[in-house]
Amino acid sequence: MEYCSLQAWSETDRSSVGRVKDELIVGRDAMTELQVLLQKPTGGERGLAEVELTKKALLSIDNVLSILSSSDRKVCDVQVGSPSSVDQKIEVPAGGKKKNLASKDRRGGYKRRKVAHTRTKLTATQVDDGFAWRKYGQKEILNAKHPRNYFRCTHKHDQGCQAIKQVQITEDDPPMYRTIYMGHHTCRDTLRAPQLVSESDSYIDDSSYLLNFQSNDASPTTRKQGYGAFITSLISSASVKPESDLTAHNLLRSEYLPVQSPDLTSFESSGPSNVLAGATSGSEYGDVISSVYSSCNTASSDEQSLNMDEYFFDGHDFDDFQFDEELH
DNA sequence: GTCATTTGACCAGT
DNA sequence: ACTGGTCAAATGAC
Repeated sequence: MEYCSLQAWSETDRSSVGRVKDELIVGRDAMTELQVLLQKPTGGERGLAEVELTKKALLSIDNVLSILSSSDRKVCDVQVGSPSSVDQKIEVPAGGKKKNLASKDRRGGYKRRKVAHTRTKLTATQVDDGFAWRKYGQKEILNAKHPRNYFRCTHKHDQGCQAIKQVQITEDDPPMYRTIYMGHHTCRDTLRAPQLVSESDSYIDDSSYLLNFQSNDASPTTRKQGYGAFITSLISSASVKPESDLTAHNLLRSEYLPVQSPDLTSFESSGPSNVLAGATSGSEYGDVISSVYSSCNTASSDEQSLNMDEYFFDGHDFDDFQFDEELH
């Protein structure tokens, strides 16, 4: 049974934090440039520069997520040793069959994963999200009518994909399915186009970077609206169905960006509330990156959490988002 | 035979 | 001590 020294993990973590910092510096600089650019009059080569800077910032975010995902994977791959209590255990179940747990059964010999990147959604039906899932457990939950079902990515073993999800019926009439996604798909399925969910699906609860664009017309100008409206503008510039729920991460990936620059001019002049929203959107995103960077920079211990969900939106009173509680 | 699901057990975290 | 997340043998479906 393999054990891993704490010292080794600390070194790994430090290395990851350093790379995360580097990437965030790049992203922050790009967004700072973008912010300056947005304050200039439109025209000329501004449009192309906007796209390039946006791509640059997004690439850095992608890289950060990638680093963090691989860090998660390393930790999760370490299944710490089996306890001595099961070493010689032999059980005789009711059926009479003898169950030898002495050498094969290593149930429970695992390290519970630190949850990062949780996204929750409520749907009327069990949605096919396009990924291959394999059920690995079911649990009766206290004070809940229905059991919770546990799924992992089918490619956990062949590709080391660490994505998991939990599905539970939370209401009976009408039945509502609460699905909590944890971790990112690192399997090849990740490369497929994101599934556009049916319009009949109601996203009541979003978290992390899962966005609901349907309520983007809120009247007061808020930070939330600035960010959401900015993204909506990008969507309308790209050929992506605007009502669809997409992750901001996916949305902002370069493949969804338009070949032509998003028309921020028309976006900014589309209404009083959007003027401010458009004007602040660039710096908004830059602030987020700066926030992550400064958090990394002030990390005082190796246990510093790098939960990007928290960093991205924690403290932002977004009406469109409902964030997950930290899972225990 | 292969792969997915079911289910009881184990144990980490609180 | 209790809850809930994960494991893996048993079982089922194809």
